[in-house]
Amino acid sequence: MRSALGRKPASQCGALPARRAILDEKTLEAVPLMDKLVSLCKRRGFIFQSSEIYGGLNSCYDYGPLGVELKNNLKACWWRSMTYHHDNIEGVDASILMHPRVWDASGHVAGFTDPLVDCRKCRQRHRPDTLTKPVCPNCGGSLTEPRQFNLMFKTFMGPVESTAAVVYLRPETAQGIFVNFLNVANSSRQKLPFGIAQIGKAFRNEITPGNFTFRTREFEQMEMQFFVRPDTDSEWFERWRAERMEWHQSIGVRKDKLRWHEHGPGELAHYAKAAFDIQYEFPFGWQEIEGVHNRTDFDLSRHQEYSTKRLAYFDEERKEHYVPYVIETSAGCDRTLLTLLVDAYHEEPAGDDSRVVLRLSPKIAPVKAAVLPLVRKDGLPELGEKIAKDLMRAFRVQYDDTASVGKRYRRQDEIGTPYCITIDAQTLLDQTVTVRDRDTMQQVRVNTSQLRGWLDERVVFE
RNA sequence: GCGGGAAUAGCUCAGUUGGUAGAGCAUCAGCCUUCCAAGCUGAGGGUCGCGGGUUCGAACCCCGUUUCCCGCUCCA
Repeated sequence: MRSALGRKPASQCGALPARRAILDEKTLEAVPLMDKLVSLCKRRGFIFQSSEIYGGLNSCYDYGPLGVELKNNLKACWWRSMTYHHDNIEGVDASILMHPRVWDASGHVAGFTDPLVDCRKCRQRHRPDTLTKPVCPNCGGSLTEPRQFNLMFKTFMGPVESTAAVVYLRPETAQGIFVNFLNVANSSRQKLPFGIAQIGKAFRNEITPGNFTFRTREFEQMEMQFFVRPDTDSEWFERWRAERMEWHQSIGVRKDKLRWHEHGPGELAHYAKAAFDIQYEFPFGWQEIEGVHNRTDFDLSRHQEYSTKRLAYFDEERKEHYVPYVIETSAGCDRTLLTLLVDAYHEEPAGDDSRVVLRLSPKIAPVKAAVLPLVRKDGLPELGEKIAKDLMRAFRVQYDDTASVGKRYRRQDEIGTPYCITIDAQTLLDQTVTVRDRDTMQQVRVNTSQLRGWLDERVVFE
């Protein structure tokens, strides 16, 4: 993709500056952080624009070799924190295509579809149901016929389009959990309160996508819906708020870049009693990365009404039926990944030069360690390859014996590899290697027999 | 959708009045190198986003289109 540089930094106009000058700290700040990040993502294989060889497709992105590794680690970390660390949370993976009535019940067909009119004169767009006169409230010009804008992607189930049923790509993963509430409750032997977790794609025809992968039309959510007794909803709401904020910090996001945003009365969704967003301070402002919402019994009640199946839960202790309340924690997977990259990106002076380092949490980092023979002789490469091969069975590891060791350190810094293992002459004598820390650049000697355990303690999340 | 800007090698960018495309970095091969982007030699890599037009001739001028960025509008 052609990035971002609509505004060309003054330092890069005219004659090409010397390499030192490009890396001068002042000059580095002249290029916006997001531009540098987009460039790094493409250069190193984190994120590419979709269908780039055909000119690209608006708002769609592909994760490359390092991006998918990072994303898998992120998802695994979330999944474990939900379904392994809580014995009252179960997982599901629901289909993207669902019965069309689901979206009637959820309110998406009614609420996600807006008729809009355009002013022929000033081009402003309005909702006709909010207008008192059939003219443009801005300039008095005439308006076009109302057109339907549906934010749900529509497709056809069945090979012959004219006779096929219209179905939607789900605009949120939550409904796949609600429609399976009874199935999970009955099959898992869980009792209230309990939760259902899911990671999956959702699709929204956003009017204005943008800011790299922040707002896209196809995106992945990490959602957990926690079902509780109605009069305990506020208590669980606060518990989940606290836990979710802690989780973001636990994967390495700086505390002072995170904050809560409470939805005011005008912002609240039709289903929500209370809603708080976790926001991160991106270069383009504070933006939502996760929502913690009290959805009340809205969704289950609506599905009960539309499906005519009884979705009430029988509370054995109280000997009564009720429709549970739902506390939702809904995180954007792509947004959280972007948060990790933005938050991890650092430039700092190093020697006479400067280095770019991604300070990703070791447990999230795409590559856990790099094995680097100090020089290409005396059998060091052979020894290094053997060590790398052993570690590869447990971790994502790279082996590199090209160029100077300093250059190889910088390569690994830029992709966030937390540890670099160097094989040197001493390794031949006493079977120890040096392990260099990405952030401090300090080295310690570790016996090769203990290497796997040493890394295991540091890069594997529980 | 509207308005403004941009698009040339993997990345960052040069490219004079219109005359068949360059640099640095990156990558690869070789030499050198015993701890933080040293150096030397060489190589690969571009229908100048895409389509059309003007012209003897277009990276350059014109039109359309796609994508990205900024600002509106929108975001249950």
